[in-house]
Amino acid sequence: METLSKPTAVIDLASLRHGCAQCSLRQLCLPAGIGATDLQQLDEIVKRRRPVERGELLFRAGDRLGAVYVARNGAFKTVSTSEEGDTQVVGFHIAGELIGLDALGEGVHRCDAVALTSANVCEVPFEQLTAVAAQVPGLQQQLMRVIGHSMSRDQDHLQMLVRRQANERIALFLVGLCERLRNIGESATQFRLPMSREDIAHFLGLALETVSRGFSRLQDDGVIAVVGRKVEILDAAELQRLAQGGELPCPVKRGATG
Amino acid sequence: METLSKPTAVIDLASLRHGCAQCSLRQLCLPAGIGATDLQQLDEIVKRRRPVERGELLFRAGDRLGAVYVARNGAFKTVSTSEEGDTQVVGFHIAGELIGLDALGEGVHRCDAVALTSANVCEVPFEQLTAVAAQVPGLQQQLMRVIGHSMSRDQDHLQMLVRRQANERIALFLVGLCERLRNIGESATQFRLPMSREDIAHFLGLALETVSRGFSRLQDDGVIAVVGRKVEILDAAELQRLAQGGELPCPVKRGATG
DNA sequence: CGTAACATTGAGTTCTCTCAAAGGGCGTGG
DNA sequence: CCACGCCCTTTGAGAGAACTCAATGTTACG
Repeated sequence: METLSKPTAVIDLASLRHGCAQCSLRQLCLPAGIGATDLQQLDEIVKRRRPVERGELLFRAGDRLGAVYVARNGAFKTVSTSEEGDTQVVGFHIAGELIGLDALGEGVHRCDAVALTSANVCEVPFEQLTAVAAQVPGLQQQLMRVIGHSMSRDQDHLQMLVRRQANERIALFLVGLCERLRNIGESATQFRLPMSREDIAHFLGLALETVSRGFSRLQDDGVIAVVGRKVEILDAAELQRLAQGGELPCPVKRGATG
Repeated sequence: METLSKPTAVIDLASLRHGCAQCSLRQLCLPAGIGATDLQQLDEIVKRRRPVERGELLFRAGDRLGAVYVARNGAFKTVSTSEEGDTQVVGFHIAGELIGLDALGEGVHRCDAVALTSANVCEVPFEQLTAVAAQVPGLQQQLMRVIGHSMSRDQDHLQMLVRRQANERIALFLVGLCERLRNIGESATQFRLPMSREDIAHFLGLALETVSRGFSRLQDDGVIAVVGRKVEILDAAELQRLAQGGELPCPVKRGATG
């Protein structure tokens, strides 16, 4: 096929022309519940398809809030480093999720946003976003909802960390990730983790060895299959049960007396 | 003085007539940075001086978001109870602090708001607040800022819980509380805790006994003086140091060889 | 195919939790 | 004003979970 480059160009052109209205993520993103005419106002301020390389930073702690970002694909982490130097992963962000609301308070970012994979983002200048939101009640409402969801996610994160044991946190982490993958239409039973064990550890407030042991334990119990970052969920119901504090009474000897 | 009741009545009347413009908390609250004319619009929707008794709930988890509240005095806690029944104190709220933003996501509260002492609150119907905010850019901005601060506080809370040992969390808790007391012009060196050891434990993700031991240890080390809920800060610098991970190398025998 | 980063596994230690009981503060009622 | 009782708080002892340090195994990428 000599014309291979032609269709590709057409697709690119199409996707460039396509705005929020055609985006597969629109139900999860700012446009949700906004009429066609209003949507155009939003469309005009969104800078689409900025490519980001693995390891690249969207912003760092201390930067002024210029824009918020929506991951179109790929994955990000937001990381906060305390004065004493220990790092806390504040959140992971996959397609359709907003990044940058941490600066809402003082107008200055409190954490770094790092690409875990190569990725593409939409960039939404924040000043313009609030300006448009003031004129479009639907957007105003959706913006509040998105902010609220972000707060809810933080709350869930907190609940996941406090007074839960390591295996419980890890199960919760996996359950949460699966649900989000399902939301964006990706496989929730077989996937590749975009983040390292260390990232997970810093997210869950555990030592990385503890995370590794947790994965191994889940594998030994037949709940998941793990090879490095490749994960397969074998028993979602059991995983769910473990996430809610359920425990295997004792380590069952697999293949022994039964 | 026979006329004792008269001045009291005058004061009450005055404080009833006084709106946000005269409120001692206005710099911490929604009116911050809003002009006099715009302020009146906000003033008109705020229901002032609703008294609340100790133990009373402003709202419970599951309630629709009707209004947000600002504590005028007294103290509140917000508590989230998981399906498994264990409770997490999401936050403590003293004068000038907003309560109720937890419902921003789905429009339904995620936690109970309980008065820890008798208190007074301003009630701000949320629909009307956003409506006014859409017309008053200053208020819009301030609302965002307040929401952002709320998120920042949650972040700080998370940082306080993760990978920090018990004594560090307790020191951080005290440092944070002192700062907030200072903000509202109350003594930050001598005060009465509005919450029980159990509340603190549920806030810090510790067992209540561990909290009690932590207070005792701080007292033994001469950093604070504690009698029940009465606390006096004796060595603020040392408290600050402990909050940042500093440790007394070994338990010094006080009064011994020196 | 080699290398460097990442992940797993093991052993010993420390911190916090749990269970249990005794010691005050505070409000109520006499 | 004092005494009583309840609840909150403090303190002790033992157990368990996760951390740290250390070494080995594996994956992914050039």
